Amino acid sequence: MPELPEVETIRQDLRRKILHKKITDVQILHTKVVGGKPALVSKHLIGKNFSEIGRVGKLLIGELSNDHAYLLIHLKMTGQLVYRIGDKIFAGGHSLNKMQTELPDKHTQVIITFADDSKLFFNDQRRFGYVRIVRPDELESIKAAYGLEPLTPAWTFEAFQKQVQGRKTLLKAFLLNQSLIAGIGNIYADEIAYDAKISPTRRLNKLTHQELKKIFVSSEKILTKAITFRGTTFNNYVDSDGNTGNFTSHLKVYERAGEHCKRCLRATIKKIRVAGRGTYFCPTCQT
DNA sequence: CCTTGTGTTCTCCG
DNA sequence: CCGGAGAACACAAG
Repeated sequence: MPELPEVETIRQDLRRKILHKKITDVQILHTKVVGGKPALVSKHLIGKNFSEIGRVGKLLIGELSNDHAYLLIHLKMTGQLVYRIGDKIFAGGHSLNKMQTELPDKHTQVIITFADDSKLFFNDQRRFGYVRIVRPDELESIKAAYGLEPLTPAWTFEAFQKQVQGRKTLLKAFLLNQSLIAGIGNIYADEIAYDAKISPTRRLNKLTHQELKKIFVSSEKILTKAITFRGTTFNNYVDSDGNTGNFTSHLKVYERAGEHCKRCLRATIKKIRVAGRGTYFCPTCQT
């Protein structure tokens, strides 16, 4: 499940790898992921290059050179973006890294080829993700629907408080709500609540000022640390090199039901359903 | 049946 | 009767 740290890892890596490289070919193997508009995507990409790669929440935004259009990529649950410079690096009898597979494979949806013959593969096992072209005005309305972006200059406790103000929803639902806070998904919502020592079922209007501050600080801390470790691989997230994330072993509660709490060392981590999602927490530490 | 991210729909309340 | 909030539901595919 690529969330903010995973998408940000991909964004930073891709900036270094494909920025300003001329796109020479686009292959769309399954039209569903491009909303049934393969010709539109190809038309806007071929002959252009990415002049910048941005992100809002979990959404990647490719800015196209000499074109008033953007390429949006959403990975949803099982999407991957893997960049390959070709088979040359594997020449001389070296075998492929075990985490890597030959590409394209049966999950490859789109292949973008650059002038140096390198390729960007958009793979998606479940095909929930998408690739689409939008105009600047469409991009603006899409961006406007997202809430406060963590780790940006706008990310201040005052701005955070404003998002909470007047709300009575559950902490978990708040953290997952992209129109309030951008980029947090099921894994990091649980890790943040655990770090802040607050139950995911608490209502926002019942939180003290101190507790709210803890949630703000923990959000920044967990997301920053997860980016440093290049994200979490639970199901099938890989970075643009095809490597898994290193934050997985640092998870304290997610997918750890039945294990002893790493902090209080007494209780076991429980799994419940909150806001329709599987939710992990320590019933002793988190109140 | 389950999984999560997101978009839609419904209900409630003031 | 309305607007907004929140929750419930729907959908994707394996």
